[in-house]
Amino acid sequence: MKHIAESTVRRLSLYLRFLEEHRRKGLDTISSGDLAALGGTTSAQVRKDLSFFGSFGTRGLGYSVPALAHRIREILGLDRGWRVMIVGAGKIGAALAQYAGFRDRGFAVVGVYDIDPARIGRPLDTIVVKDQRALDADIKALHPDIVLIAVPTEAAQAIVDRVTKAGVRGVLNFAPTPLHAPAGVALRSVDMALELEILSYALTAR
Amino acid sequence: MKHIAESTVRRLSLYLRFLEEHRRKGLDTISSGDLAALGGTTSAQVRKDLSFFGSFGTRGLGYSVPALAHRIREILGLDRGWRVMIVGAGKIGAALAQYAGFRDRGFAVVGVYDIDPARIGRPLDTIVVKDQRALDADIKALHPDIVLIAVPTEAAQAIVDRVTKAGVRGVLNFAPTPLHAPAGVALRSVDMALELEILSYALTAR
DNA sequence: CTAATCTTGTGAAATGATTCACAAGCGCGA
DNA sequence: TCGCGCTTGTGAATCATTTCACAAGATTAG
Repeated sequence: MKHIAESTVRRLSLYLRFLEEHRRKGLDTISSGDLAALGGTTSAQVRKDLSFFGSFGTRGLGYSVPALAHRIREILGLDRGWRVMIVGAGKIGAALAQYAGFRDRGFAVVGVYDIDPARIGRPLDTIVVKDQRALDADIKALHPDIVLIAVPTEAAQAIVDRVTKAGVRGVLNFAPTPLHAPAGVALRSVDMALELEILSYALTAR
Repeated sequence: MKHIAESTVRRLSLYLRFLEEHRRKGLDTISSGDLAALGGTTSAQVRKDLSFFGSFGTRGLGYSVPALAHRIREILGLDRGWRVMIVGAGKIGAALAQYAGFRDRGFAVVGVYDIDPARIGRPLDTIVVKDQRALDADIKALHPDIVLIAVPTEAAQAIVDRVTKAGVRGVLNFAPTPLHAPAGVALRSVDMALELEILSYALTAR
């Protein structure tokens, strides 16, 4: 398949949420214009995004809400469960482990790890923090699809190296630094301080 | 000034971190190629990014680390302190309130608010959670520059409406839904579930 | 059945971002 | 002072994304 822009994937994710919300309201069809209004984009953008994957709409009518939702779930790979491990059980790691938004969307937390003895054994929601020394063996045993990195900046790259060596192919980094992963590994970063700095620019610029 | 792409601002933020790290190592100059290698981009990209704001380098030599860092801080508006309020003291709000990464980069948390009586009065790091009913008055009194939204999805838009009406011009949303703000307000979202879904796509696609 | 009305799907055009490629400036050593 | 080597700054070219514009398919009302 042709390469799809990240911006398109991001929007598909949003469309899916709008479709679920729409369905909850009992509505059965939706037009590209409706989706565009919800997502702050244009109807042409919505149709173009969808057109990369086929044509699911009915001219004159719009899209079937359940059918389109199902198809987007398929495209994004959300029609299967994903297994997630969290490394680092500090403030952010603990918050992530207990964040219902992940579970709700099909991401199951199968392990939380830390090196600090004070944190090991602590229960977080339904899961207990384990010793980070068990990480490699647990990756082999539980084969998580994605690892969330919530350790201090200095330790982050080492964790990426370690988990990718153990076979993990997806990494989501919360440490405020760019990390590097071998080819074939999908790595993304959520950098909250960076987002604040972009806001700072927006409030300053002119 | 001409409009600057968000991708450029994001990279400037990264360059600044690399410069600070470089300075800690005692190095006094750095070339666009060095910065590019650290940030996973190209030297031409670095020079183009900087060129939007003037020319700070010395041909044949590179950039003065302290001078460039100072200039980028100026560009991003980090040469002044920013006052931040957090609305929502659940798992995520509490983690944000205690996140040292903000403080370190010049963002001071001046208030944390919640509606749940069980949370009000709870100390988080150096600050105590206050009753959300005090929010409007406190905005008037403490004039925060930026509000972080860490409330449940359903409540998020109402908070945006409320704080922008009270005069706040910067909002960083952590609820997993797009929010809308009046013109003149800078609003960004950090959507962790969305990032996981983009990873899901990357691990699925083809 | 026909006409009027919607809305999709998609090439083509426009806009935006990145990469290329190179002239020109500067430091350093001889 | 001169020449060499290095690195910047920047138009031009390329590549990517968004927007435009419209033919064509589908529904509904009469």
